[in-house]
Amino acid sequence: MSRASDRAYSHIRNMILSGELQPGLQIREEALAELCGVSRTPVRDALRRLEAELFIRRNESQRSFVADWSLDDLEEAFQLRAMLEAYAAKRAAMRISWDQMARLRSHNNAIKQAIGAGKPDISRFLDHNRHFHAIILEASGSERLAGMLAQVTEQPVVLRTARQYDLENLRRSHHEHEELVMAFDNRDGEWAGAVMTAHIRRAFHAYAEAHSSNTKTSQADEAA
Amino acid sequence: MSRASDRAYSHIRNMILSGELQPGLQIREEALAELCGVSRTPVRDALRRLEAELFIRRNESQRSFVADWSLDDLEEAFQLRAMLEAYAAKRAAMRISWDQMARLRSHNNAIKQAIGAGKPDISRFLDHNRHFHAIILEASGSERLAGMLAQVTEQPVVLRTARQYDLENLRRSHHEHEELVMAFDNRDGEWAGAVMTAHIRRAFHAYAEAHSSNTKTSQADEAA
DNA sequence: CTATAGCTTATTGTATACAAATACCTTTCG
DNA sequence: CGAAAGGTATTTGTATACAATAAGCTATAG
Repeated sequence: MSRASDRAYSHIRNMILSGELQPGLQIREEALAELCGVSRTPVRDALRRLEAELFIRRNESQRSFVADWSLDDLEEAFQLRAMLEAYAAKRAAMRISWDQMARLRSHNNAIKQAIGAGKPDISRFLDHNRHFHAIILEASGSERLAGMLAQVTEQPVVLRTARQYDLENLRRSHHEHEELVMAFDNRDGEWAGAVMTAHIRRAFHAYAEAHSSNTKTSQADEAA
Repeated sequence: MSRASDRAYSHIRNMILSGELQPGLQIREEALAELCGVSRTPVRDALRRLEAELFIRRNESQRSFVADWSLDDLEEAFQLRAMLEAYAAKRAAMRISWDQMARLRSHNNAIKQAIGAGKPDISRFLDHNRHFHAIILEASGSERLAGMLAQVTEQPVVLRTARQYDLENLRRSHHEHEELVMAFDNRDGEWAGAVMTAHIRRAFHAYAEAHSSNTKTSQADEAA
């Protein structure tokens, strides 16, 4: 992470995630280059990656804009994520190692602690949650699958989702993780896949509900 | 397609598809730049794209190599493709327009002609087949899905698959396409999805069988 | 007042020179 | 003879200047 293009990548990504660069905003390579303290060359590199990850969109004349997702887009992303992650769980059930199982349990324990002691520690929850899912992906042993999932999980909105969870939803997450571990213990891919599908679908509806009052969709001034 | 980076992209892609650049071969930016008649800058751009599409892999020290797929990799790609394309078909069944239906029928008619008159015209088959699937993808109305599918369908081996088909398999393809059209006519997403899954799985097994005896790979000179 | 043609400015694309990193080869020491 | 250290060559990364393209503005004609 020391190459200039990597620094530019993280920097821009963080600015998008933090809302510093708002959805729909046009971004110019030179401006970003100054913000990141590098030249345009590594910035262009970073933009290409962020474009592939759908953080950024380009119009027909190659101008770049911060991506802007509608609720429909979001549901679609969750749907794809559910499908892919269920498939990963199914594969993982047949391949997961003892070591990976141990790490899975350990992260889910940490999750339990994060939501158990008084006020839930969301950052900690998110962190261990991310690891939990990463291990399943690792156990599925498919690089392609990993790459695709990154496309639908690393979206700004998706990353913000868990912050919307109430305590009840956090507990459910924990329990679903426990059930996943059970399914893996039994090497039952169908079970694991089904639990995972439910897990992701619930996450989407938790998000949608938290936003039912706040339905406002942002403006897309960009030409298709 | 007139920008230098686009030309470099097509050129390199074609060289990989044709076998001119063999799997596992290390490729150097400057050499490619000379081959394409452009500077390294657009070549680097093209390499990034080809890397995202898994045509090219990079080792830990950023050297690039032509990707090399095992049979397991290939089956995994087909599995993912079956899942994603079935999902696309399911969505398409609910959204496809009259115009898109007409184009679907027209392409499938062309396919019929390509395999009907004496010696099958494989290039023509491939061309209309590609359009047929593209229309379904278009009708599914999901850009994300389209991007993901490109990752698993545009692989060198996948693109070569149809060349392995015997006449029997080409006919089956045509009939499966007919059944897809029927499913769309009835707006039956489950039906469409199931037919599509079978369609892709059969394609994989046709490929695998053709290679059980004859492991030699043929070259496809198909343009982007 | 509107629309359009032409000019001006803003933005991205490309080439090239140089810097940094890494692989490879050679030499030397155990 | 083998291994490790050093230096050299190869390859990729970055900065910068310039070219090409697209957007925006202004003036002019209808």
